[in-house]
This record gives sequence, structure tokens and C-alpha cells, in this order.
Amino acid sequence: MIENLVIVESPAKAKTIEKYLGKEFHVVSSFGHIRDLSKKNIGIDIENNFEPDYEVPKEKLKVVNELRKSASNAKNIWIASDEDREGEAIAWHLAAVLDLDIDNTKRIVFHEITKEAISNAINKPRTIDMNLVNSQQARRVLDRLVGFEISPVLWKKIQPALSAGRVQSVAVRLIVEREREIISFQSESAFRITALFIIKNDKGEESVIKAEASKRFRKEEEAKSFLELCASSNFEIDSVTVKPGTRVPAAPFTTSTLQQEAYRKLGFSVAQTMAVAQKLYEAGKITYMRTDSTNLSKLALLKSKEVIVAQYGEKYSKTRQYKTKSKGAQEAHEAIRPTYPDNAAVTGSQNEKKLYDLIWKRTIASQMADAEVERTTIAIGMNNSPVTFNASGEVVKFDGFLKVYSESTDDDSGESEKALIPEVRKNMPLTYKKITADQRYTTPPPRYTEASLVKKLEELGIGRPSTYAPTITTIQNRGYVLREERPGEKRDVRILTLEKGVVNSSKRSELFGKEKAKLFPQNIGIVVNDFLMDNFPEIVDYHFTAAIEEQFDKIAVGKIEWTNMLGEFYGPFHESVKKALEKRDRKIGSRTLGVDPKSGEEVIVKVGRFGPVAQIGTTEGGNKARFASLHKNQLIETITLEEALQLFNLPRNLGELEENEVIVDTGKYGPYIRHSGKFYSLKKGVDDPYTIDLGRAIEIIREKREAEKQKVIKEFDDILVLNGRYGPYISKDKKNYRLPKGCDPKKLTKEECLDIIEKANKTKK
DNA sequence: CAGTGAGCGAGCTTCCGCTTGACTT
Repeated sequence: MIENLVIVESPAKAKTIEKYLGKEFHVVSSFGHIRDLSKKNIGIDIENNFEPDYEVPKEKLKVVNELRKSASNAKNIWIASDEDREGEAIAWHLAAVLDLDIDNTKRIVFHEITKEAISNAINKPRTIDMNLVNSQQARRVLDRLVGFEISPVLWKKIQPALSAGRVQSVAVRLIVEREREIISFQSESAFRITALFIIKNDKGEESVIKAEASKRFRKEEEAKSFLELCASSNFEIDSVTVKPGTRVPAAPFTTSTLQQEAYRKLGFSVAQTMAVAQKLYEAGKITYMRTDSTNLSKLALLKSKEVIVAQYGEKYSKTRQYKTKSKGAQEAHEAIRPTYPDNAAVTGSQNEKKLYDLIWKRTIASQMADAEVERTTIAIGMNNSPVTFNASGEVVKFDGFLKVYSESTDDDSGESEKALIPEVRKNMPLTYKKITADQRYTTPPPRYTEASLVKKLEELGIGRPSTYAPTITTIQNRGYVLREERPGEKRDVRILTLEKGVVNSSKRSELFGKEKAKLFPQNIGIVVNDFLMDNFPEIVDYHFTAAIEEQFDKIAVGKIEWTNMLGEFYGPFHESVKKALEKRDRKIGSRTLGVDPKSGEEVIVKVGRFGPVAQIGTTEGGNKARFASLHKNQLIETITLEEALQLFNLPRNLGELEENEVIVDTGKYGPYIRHSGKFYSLKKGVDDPYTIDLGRAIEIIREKREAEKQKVIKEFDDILVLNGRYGPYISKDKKNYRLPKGCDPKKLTKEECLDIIEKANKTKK
């Protein structure tokens, strides 16, 4: 018999708590939720006032059985799930599954994991808060209704296995709408004027000032006349202002800000950040990594202060507590911080070390003094023009928290260099060394990265720390969006320079539109989004979650009844589902491009069974239509008639080589040449399947044959020693074997090969 | 490795939020 059984959500938490509680207490974990709505019949008896049908899922049976065993052996049971809506529901489900009396079940919460906090909690148990539980039930049931009633509409109207939901559909909408802004963006250019001035101080020492003109010029001629004006102008200092300022450290990490910074500073994907953080948490090195709170425990504040004072001195320390800003935050946990702030570094993998370092610095910096800066702005006037040249510089007078850490930003323009401004006074004269007018293009709004999408969702109050990473995975798995790179395109920009009274013009080529790890909407994502916007505008509204969260809050304080709230939502919602199903909207998401000049038939593009496709003619009335798949990166929305028609020009027969046809076509893995049963890939960015000729095709075939010849180093019956991408290896029965270090492949014998194969097979077992 | 788009019909897909492994490459 155990005296006291404490149930928490996380096994790592169970382990640490058990240390504080001593022998009288046995601490176990539920591993999160233990019951969920059944998948049969939507899991809700809608007619019967939304009665939920809960069941223990198969993969939870083992945990639940162990909990039952422990519970039946315990005198007292304490349920210590997290102090938020979901935690309260977990407590209630536990009580139900373990046959506990709801009114007498001891419910406790830990605000921080210290001996004092834990014994305080044990001394003041409460009972389960059914209002809070009901607000969770409302949340759960509503999400199921939305997801399981809309998704089947998509299967019927668009494609099987698609999905829609309160969170994922808004995430997709954000990406689709951003893409449309980019598509419709009209880039404009103007000439930006920058100057290098020389100024002499009283001692005759020269220094350089970099400044930008207050005006930009749309036309090259205008920029040129301005430079000519500069050539004959007298410049002097118009004004000097020196302003003191402060910079304050960023709040400690939440899940969302950790994902953003780990992406910006370390290049981690959102999922990668969470996996590395999980490792650190399980090793007891950081606090819980799924949190929306910026709060630090008293102990953490104290320990951080000790570290700062010891390492940097008293004046670098400033204890502060941060208010959580994000909408709908439930603050069941602390901010993400080092468990022991006096450990500035940890052992582990490279990524664990890097992420820990980031968390340590952010936490410590958050408890450090403001940085003090001095910002100098000067204006340089011209005697023959109202235009001024402005320069600004910043000097850090006291570094404060900047000694340890400064937050990065999302804009990657990299033009925030803070120059040092020499000491100058009003009316001092300057001479120009060089003045440049360069053509600058305006840029469209940036595409989302995984991390900036998380930031946006958090701002809208959509999704929770535990779901940001899975949501991003889901919308990619459904094919709605794809994380991609784009090489960018080149364009010419004009440059005018004024030096020694002479204006010269030149041009330079710049790259624009280069993208790395950005989220691009795919055709199916756009079609689904438009369908949802047409039929379920209230669900994909950016304020929908915030609005229903208000209702959940009212349920949580007992102001309204949860099933009434669901009833009010479901009535109109279900009507829109019915209407969407009844609508006779053929060809959802298809676009008519025009008429094929050869056949006179209509050309359309749509999402077909196997993806986006162009179609000439119709299949109606037994007609045969012709089909051609769209290329990757071609959008139904933007493809032109010419581009679509070109898709039908493949496959092409280029002629003959060695009495066999040479065919060029494009397949699953891009464009290729087919010749006597063999395939040869075209070179990316070099060869175009629509224009390639026989000569070049033969060249590609010969090249590959040559490479194949060099591939075989040795041959013993069915054993081959081959040259691969990663160096020489042995191949037998379609299995590959690595060569031992320092082994010369040219001197291998058959016996040695067999020996290597045998050894490799042994170690595998 | 290297497309496909006839038609019928059975059976399946799907949500969000709380937790970790048990799998394979």
C-alpha cells in the first residue's frame, strides 16, 4: 500500500517532484490526455445535447492500466495536472477513469517546482473545477465538429483525404493571401542618393561621414541633374542632435519566441527546435518547453541575479518580471529557462549545446540592466537645393544586457549598421568625396517562414504551444504548402556616381526574389482555401478563435452553459455544411485559359486526381480530352495559355541514335531523355526539354555512359566494387557495403570482399 | 525510378491539444 499517489502530466516532471516529496509519496504520470472523443459517429451525440462519447485510445491502455493499479493501492490520490483548461480536463478524465469521487478528489497545482511550493500545494488541495472542465469540453467538441463536418465536404467536392480545421485552415489562408499579395505586387524603382563627405576638425584631422539624401528620384535624368547640382554645391552642417536612449532586453523565451530565435540565430526548423528542447528538458537542463508564459520563478530570479553579479558586477543586474502579452495565454508553466542558471553550458550534442546557450543567454539577459546609448543625428545642407543629407550613428555608453545577448529581427535587409559619427558643430563645412545614385526596387511583403508563421498565429491567438510544430507539419503533409527554396532572378540596376565634379553612369546586376526555407502555397492549398472562404467564411475568419475563446472564458467562470454555447454555434454552422454539399458547383478551382488555336477547343487548368493538370477539350459526351500535368511551381492562378499549351509539346522525338529513338519527356523526377530502355536526366538550369536538340541529347547520353564505365572499379561474378557519390563501395545482391578505412579499392580481392560483406552482415544482427 | 485522367463501388481519409516513445532510414 502506498500512502500518497500524485499524478502529473509529464514523466520528467514526475521524476523531479518525487525527489522533493520523500518516501511517503509515489509520483506517476498520465503522459498527457488519457481519453478522447471516439472516432465513430463523430464521437458526439449531437441530438442529445452534444453528449460526448469518450474512450481510452488503444495506445493509452497501457498507461491507464498502470494508473489504475497504482490508484487501487494508494490511500490518498492527488491529481497535479497543469493549471489550465486542458489540465483541468485531464484531472476530470483521470477521476472518471480511476473511479474517484469528483467532489472529493484532491486537485493540486504546482506553480514552481521547489520543496516549498510543492508542500504548500499539498497542504491546500481543492476539488476539480467543473466550469473549467466544461470550457475544455466545449473547445474539444467544437474542434471536432468543425474538423469532422468540413473535411468530408472537401473529400466529396475536391479530393479525398483532405482536411480542414479551426487552426490549420487559417494557417493555410495566411500563406495563400500572402502569396496573392506577392503576385499582385508592382515593383517600383527610385534612385537613392548616398554620399561620403570629408570633414576637418579644428586640428585639421579629416574624418568621413556617410549620409543619405532626404529625397529619392524616380527618373535617372532627375538623379543625374541632382548630382550635377551637388557638384557645384557648398555643403555644411545644418544641425546636430544628440539624444540619449535606452534599449531593454527581450522577455524570457516562450515556445513561440524560442522557435523564432532558434530559426533566426541557429537556422533550426520549428520541429527541430522542439526535438532538441525536449532532450534538454528530459535531461533536467531546462524547464518545460511548451509554454506561453514569460514568467520566471522566484528561485530563477534569485539564481540569475547571483550569476550576473558574480560574473559582471552589481550594476549589470536588474531583476524584472515580464507580463505575458500573447492572446489567450493560459500560463500553466514558467518561461523556458535553464533549470540551473549557474550552468552557463551543458554537455550533449552540438545542437543541444547551441540551443541551451541561446536559452541561457536570453534568460540571463532578461535580468540585466538596460543598455544606454547615445544617438547622434546630423543634417547636412546644400546652398543650392532644399534637399538635405542625413546621417545617424549610435554609440553604446553602457552595454548592460547587450554584453550577453541581443534579439534578432525577421527583416533580412541587413542595412542597420550603426556608423560612428565624428564630433561636429553646426555650420562646419564639408566636401564630398563621392556621391552615388543607385536604383533601388521596392520589395513585396516577405513569404512566411515556419517561425514567422508561428509568430503570426500566436498574435492571432490561434493554436497553442503544443500544436505550433504539429500544425506546420500537417499543412505540409496535406500538400497545402511546401517549404521551398527559389534561386531568384537577375535584373540590371543603374548607378550614377559623382566624383571630382564628373558624373559617370554604369550598371550592375543584382539578384532578387531569392528565397530560402519559405512556405509556398500549392495549387491544392489555394483551391481548398478558396472553397473554405466561399462556404465557411466564419470559420476561416482571423478573429474566429478569439471570439469563441471569449465564450470559453465565460463558460469557465460559470456565466454561460457549455452545451448552450455549442448549440448556438452548431445551428448556423451545420446549415452552411448542408448548403455547401447541396451546391451544384462543377469544376471547383478550375480556370479557363482560352482556346487552343490548333483544335479550337477550350483549355482549362484544374486540380485533377493526380495533381494540377491542363486539359484541352472536354470529356463530356464521350469526347476524348487531352491532359498534361503542370510543372512544379506553376500555379493554376497565374499560368498563361501559352505556358499551358507548351505542356502538350512533350514527349518529343528528337531522332535516332544507334538505330533507336531518342525521346525527351518530363516525369516525376523532372525532365529526362529515354533511349533504348535507359533514362538520362537533363541538367537542371542548363537543358530545357522543349528546346533541346539531338546533338545535345547524344552528348548527355555519352557523358553518362562514360561515368558508368568509371563507376566499376572491380568485378568478381556478382560482387561489384563501385565508385559512388560517397566514394568507393561494394555491391552484392542489391545491398551496399562500406569499405574499411585505409583500404585501397583497386587492390581488393574477391576473398577480401566476401570478408567485408560477412562482417557487415554480422554487426547488423 | 521515369504517369496517370473509363466507370462502379466498398472502405477509408478528417479535427485540436495534452504527453512521449517505438518504429525505420
